[in-house]
Amino acid sequence: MIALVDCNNFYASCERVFSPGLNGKPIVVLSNNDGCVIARSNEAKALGIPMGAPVFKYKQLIEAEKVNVFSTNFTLYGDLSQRVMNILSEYSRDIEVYSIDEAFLEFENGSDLAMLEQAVEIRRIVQKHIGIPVSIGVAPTKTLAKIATHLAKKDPEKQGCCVLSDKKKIEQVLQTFPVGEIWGIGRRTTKKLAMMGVESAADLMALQDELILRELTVVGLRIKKELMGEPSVIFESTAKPKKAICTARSFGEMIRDYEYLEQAIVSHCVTCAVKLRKQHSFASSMMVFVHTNSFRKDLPQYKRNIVMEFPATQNTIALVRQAKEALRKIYKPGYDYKKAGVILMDFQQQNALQEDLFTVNTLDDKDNRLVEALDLINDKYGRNTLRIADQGLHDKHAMRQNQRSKSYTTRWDEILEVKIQETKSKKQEHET
DNA sequence: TCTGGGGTCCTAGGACCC
DNA sequence: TCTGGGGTCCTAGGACCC
Repeated sequence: MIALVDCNNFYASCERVFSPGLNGKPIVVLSNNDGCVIARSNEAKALGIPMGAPVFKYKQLIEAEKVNVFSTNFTLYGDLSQRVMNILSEYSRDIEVYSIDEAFLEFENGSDLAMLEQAVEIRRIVQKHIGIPVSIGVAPTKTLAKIATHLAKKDPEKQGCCVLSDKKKIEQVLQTFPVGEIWGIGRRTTKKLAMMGVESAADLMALQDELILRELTVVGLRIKKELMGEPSVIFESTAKPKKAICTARSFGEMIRDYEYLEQAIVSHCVTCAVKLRKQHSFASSMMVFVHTNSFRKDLPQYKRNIVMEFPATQNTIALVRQAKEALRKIYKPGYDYKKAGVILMDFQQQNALQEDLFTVNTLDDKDNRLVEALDLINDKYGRNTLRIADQGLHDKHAMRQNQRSKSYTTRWDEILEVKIQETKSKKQEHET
């Protein structure tokens, strides 16, 4: 059996861990640049704030209802996520961390009651030790576990846990389960299926295999099998190295200057290179892209990307050289740029590296040692402690993040700041 | 005025090989 | 007018996920 553990309203819940006064109050967490709503507490959902809503469109509602607003704090969420995953791995011999707030666990097959008790226990421990509420669904396949979790969350009687193992019970649930809520069926496919008269999961299962194959490809067929209790989406406990690594950001303010645009591109490239080395890969191509703000119909638009190819490397210096050349080729003066990014592609793993027959390695050992030292220093003292000069020092391309909470668990300087504040307010309390 | 970021998988069609 | 059969590899674009 497979259990899916899903953290409820994860980012909002993370913010609550360190501000318990916010329990029961509406919270939203914003995307980078404080642009869109990307997480909502139940109270915020109840107010009708949709997922992905541009925040300026809901400003009035947010103020009127005193919604607590946070900028993203991925350092905090990432750290809490790891703590949750650590606990989960104690309850299963195999765990697949599926996303920052979800994990699949291999579960001993037992009676429904035994499995439910196990789920309830996990939920209790995560709540107690980390302070994050989770929902847990247990079923024979991943897709069914997703549905079980869905039920666990929606049905208040279930108290956050739901076991879906009995064939009859599964059938009954699928009769009314909307096809668009199934894992892997998105907006487009839902629309397509609706035109074919398919509305529930059961409707989908009733379709002939050949028809599904033709209309929804093998992806659709896999979903049907999963719904029938036949595992078709494999369980992957070890994370595979990524096939592409991307770093891209919108700017807090639009950028016109080549210099600042270049600093942004170089910074993104440096970030990509760090991620690349973390997974022991070498990249042999890179896409660099820039574009203007497509929402501003009143301004002239420009959008371009370029792909560079080079002998496989993981060295920041070599990659930055490519990124700068790429930008030189696509930059056009006179536009207000809103977003820029770098994508590394075509990876080889360290142990299977192909040498290039015709290019002499232009990087000497010195450059490699330099990058090694760079990693060591930044690992120890925090990212960007030591940077490439081309990244610049001004962070002109920085994001807007006006309401970010402290990184309570990872940044010693911010932890200290919180402690000082606490002591101060206690002292004041004492004096009054 | 203000609109996120980072990934994966699949298919069709073109280009090429013998 | 007629013009084979059987493959592989690559890429762009679509759809999806969190």
